[in-house]
Amino acid sequence: MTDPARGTTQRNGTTSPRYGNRPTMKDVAARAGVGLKTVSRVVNSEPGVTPDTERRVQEAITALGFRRNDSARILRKGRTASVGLVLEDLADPFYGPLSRAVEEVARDHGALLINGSSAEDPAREQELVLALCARRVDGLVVIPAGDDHRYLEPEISAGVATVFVDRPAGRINCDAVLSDSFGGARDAVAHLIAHGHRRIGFIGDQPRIHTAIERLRGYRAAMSVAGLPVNEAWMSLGATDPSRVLAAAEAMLSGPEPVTALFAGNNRVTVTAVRVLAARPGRAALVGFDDFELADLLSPGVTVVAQDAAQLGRTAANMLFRRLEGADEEPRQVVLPTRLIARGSGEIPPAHRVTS
Amino acid sequence: MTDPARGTTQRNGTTSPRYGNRPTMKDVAARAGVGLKTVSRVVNSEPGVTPDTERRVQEAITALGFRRNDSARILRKGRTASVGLVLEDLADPFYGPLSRAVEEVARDHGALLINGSSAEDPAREQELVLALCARRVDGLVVIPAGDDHRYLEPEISAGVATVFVDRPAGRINCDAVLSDSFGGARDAVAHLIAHGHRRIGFIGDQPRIHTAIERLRGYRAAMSVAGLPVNEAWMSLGATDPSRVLAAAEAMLSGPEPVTALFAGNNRVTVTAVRVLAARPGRAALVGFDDFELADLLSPGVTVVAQDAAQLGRTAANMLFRRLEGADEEPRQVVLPTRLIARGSGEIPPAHRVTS
DNA sequence: GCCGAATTTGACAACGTTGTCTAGAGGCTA
DNA sequence: TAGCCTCTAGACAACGTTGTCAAATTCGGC
Repeated sequence: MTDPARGTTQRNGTTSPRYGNRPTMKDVAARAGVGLKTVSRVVNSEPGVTPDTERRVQEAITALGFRRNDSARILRKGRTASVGLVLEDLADPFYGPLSRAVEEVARDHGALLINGSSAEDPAREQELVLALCARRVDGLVVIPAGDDHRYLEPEISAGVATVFVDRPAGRINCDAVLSDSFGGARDAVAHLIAHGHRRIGFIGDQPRIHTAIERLRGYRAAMSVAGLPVNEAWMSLGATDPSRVLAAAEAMLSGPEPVTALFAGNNRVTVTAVRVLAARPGRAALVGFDDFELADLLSPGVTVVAQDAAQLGRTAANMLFRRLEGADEEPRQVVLPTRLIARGSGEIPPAHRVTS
Repeated sequence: MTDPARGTTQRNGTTSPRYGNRPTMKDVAARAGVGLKTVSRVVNSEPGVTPDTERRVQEAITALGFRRNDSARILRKGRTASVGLVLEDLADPFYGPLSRAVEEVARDHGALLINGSSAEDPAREQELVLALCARRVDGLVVIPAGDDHRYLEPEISAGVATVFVDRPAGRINCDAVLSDSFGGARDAVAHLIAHGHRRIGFIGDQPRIHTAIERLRGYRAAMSVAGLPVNEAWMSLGATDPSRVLAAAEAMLSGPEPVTALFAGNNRVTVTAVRVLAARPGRAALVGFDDFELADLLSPGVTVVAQDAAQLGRTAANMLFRRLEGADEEPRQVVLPTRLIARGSGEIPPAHRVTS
């Protein structure tokens, strides 16, 4: 009924697998009437094989449908030619370009990318990272969810090159590539202040997350520089799911001292904020962290602090491969600048708000 | 200067790598004063080890910082517990959720995901797929760029489970999960016709791509059912970069027989079309294939034919693992329905256009 | 037609793990 | 105490590849 070649019968009676009975170099060698090592030489285009022998081997390879088993090769050579990427959520539009950029650099170095989403859960991050280490990836790019990475110490000192992105490593000294969250946030809030706002709300990510804290610092710094007081009710850090953000925004916009402008701490917050503001009479101003597609086509266009996700990924991957090629410097932190893109939503003056 | 443990000195004088001198089970066994197999048993929580022995082994593992080398394990067991995902571009918002869904299902089955972008290049697709096969991934999820997949035949009959997504395999019989492109396109165009449009333009992807052809077929079917003639100048298939789409849209909107509505063949085309229409006086109607974030907040809201990318990925991954668990059925094609979401841009009547 | 050098070729071990199989140690029954 | 059975433990081979090294072959120059 089924093809006998696909069965699991073994030559030697053991329960070893043979990967669904795929042909090996040994099989190719037998068929071509040459030695095992000669097949290896042909497969790897090593010199020292006569054209005639090479032809016979090639024929046997084609006839049997042989493909080299890279698992065995990896075991023997000790390099996996693969890098691991652990991020928060592949479905988030911020991480798509970042991921793609890492992949491109890896490809340039002949490496494949193994991918995993931590779902912002530190335990899952650790589980993923260690699974990748067990596979002996050559290097790791990590967008951390947790804030304690001491579990990585033995791996790093065993030679797994590691670069953190978007957020620094916790409690270990390690390469990192970050965006200038503090500066970007300060610019965003200064922009709102320049347009006349005095009561400004900040809705950010969970305080466990480094970028959330940095952006909060930037917010406070801008307010402080302008000599403006800050009300605790104007700051809200927490999960960025729509319901939480919606509640936070509503509270700020309708409290006893309602804010006249919002600063949104990341792209998901911004999107929800846009919805909240669109549903309300009398527009409040808005600046968001992270650019997003079509931000310019909304009315008003959404003013944002843009960071270059692809550049973040590219920089990190390049640092990784420099280490893999033997660079033995001290761990570095690279901070990439952000850019304020004014599109209108940040320029709405406070006078426009309705008094309830 | 550097830590001697990280050097490449070998015990036996060969050039073998030892993964940066990481400890192996042999080292653990020596330190714990037990046999190799006993360490293996402890690491894999196999029964038949006394608590005392187990403790000694665990201590040695901790002391040496041992972590099992999965490359060797994979070689021995013949299962890699990893699946490959080849898609067009990880940075495209359509593929993010799809990718994430595949990852989640893989995770439920204890497998990791190896990811690659083909950049819509058939040669690169093949290169990636074969690289994944060489690593002996257990299964493959492929969003094909090419239209001839005979190169996969030896791999599939060697036991690599394979499922195509979004577009069917070319010239081989293989599992596939698709969206109902034909039906969705027909509904979209019927929607425009129902709102009074008679001259409707279609801008789609390259004709090499299956979904582009299907959506064109749906467009033609809807026009035909309504008894409407179709002008060749109203159909444009090609690359979906903004410049090409912009040119095509401008041509259709300003020719001798200008269209009064556009049907955009995928999310990238839709975004560009929104820009073109926003920049023009006298709004033409628009329906797009694929939903996108904030489509409802544009004015007018963009009417779309939505497909569920995550569901596409989930379904494909489930089919894959069913095969891996031994299901030995004929290859199947699953077609998932699409859903028309009316938001306003499709309901603009043709009377609104300006006559030039 | 013979020597030495250069070239081609293959036997063998090793990479780090797991499956099989057998040797002991210990406990139980008669 | 002998005989049997159970349980723990380790020796060994194998997974499919590549590095080393030595054997076999070819070739040029005389």
